Amino acid sequence: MTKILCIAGPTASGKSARAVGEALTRNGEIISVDSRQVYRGLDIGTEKITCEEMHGVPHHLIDIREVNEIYSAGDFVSDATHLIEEISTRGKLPILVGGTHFYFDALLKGLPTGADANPALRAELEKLSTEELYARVVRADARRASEIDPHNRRRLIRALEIIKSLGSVPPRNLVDARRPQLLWTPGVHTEWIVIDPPKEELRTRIDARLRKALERGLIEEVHKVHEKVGDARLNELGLEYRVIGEFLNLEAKHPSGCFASKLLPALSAKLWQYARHQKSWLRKLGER
RNA sequence: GCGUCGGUGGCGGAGUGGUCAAUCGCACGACACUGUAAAUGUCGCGCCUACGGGCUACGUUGGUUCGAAUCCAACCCGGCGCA
Repeated sequence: MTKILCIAGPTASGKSARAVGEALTRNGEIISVDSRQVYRGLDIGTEKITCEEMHGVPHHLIDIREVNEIYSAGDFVSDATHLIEEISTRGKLPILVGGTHFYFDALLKGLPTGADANPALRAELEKLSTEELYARVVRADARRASEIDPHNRRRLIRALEIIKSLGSVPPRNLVDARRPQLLWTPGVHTEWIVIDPPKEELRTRIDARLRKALERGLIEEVHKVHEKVGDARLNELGLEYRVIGEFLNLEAKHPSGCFASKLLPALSAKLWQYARHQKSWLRKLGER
């Protein structure tokens, strides 16, 4: 019987330290569930755990891609699935920790297989108007169209991508008949640790952490990433990378402008939004 | 003190006689999301509401007008220039 431990919680809730603690007492290895820590060079902004903080516990799925490469939920599901199996057969406990709750969902519920990302198709669809994209989804798969927000281009494009390979988007509960949802398989036992601090406490922690990150050279890190990948990709990385990227661009244009005083509040606000988003996922986790 | 520009919602900032509770952005709140998920999208955001509407708002006071955030006057406050 395979056992896994899942640790979920919003940003700055102390997941990483808790995970190391659990790993040390329960003979575990850690699988990071974080869509940004997979990239090399995003260290301070993603609050990546340091070597010392790992206390010798092996950490997987950190620093496995370059920033200009794409890592997706699909990649995560297959990587994590293999790792769980491999760690288990070595007699150790796989511990999944992270804030990318969608990755937990993908692992729990499965994703449609046989519909890999198709960059060429995406680029082509990107040229179409949103109305046209929606019309195409309606034509090809009315059921799926009824679930998607007609304004959400990203979801529409992905739906068309799946339709192109599979003919239609599989209904959610039978997303992948060939690969039963891993965590609902009778042979797999999942234990959850949810860390969900109250609002005031979390806000305080987020701000304290941000100040430290700035002291540790966060702006310099963003600057380096920006030089490497440019504006579009930097925006896509989100949060600190996006906010500081905009700040650096403004500074370059108006060197005299005093944007520095506005930086911390802007960062704090964005991280708080992110944390709220994560908290709402945790609410739903309880309902399952 | 004189001159000048300006004072609009939590903030930034439109509007410059009617259809303005006031474009838009941010913040805030709620929500959706089946391979970019730290992304992407939707809704709400003066007060009250039996959801049809109703009420009080654009520094203050007064005036012009059928009608003013928008025009006029005085005053208060802020920036700048001259003294």
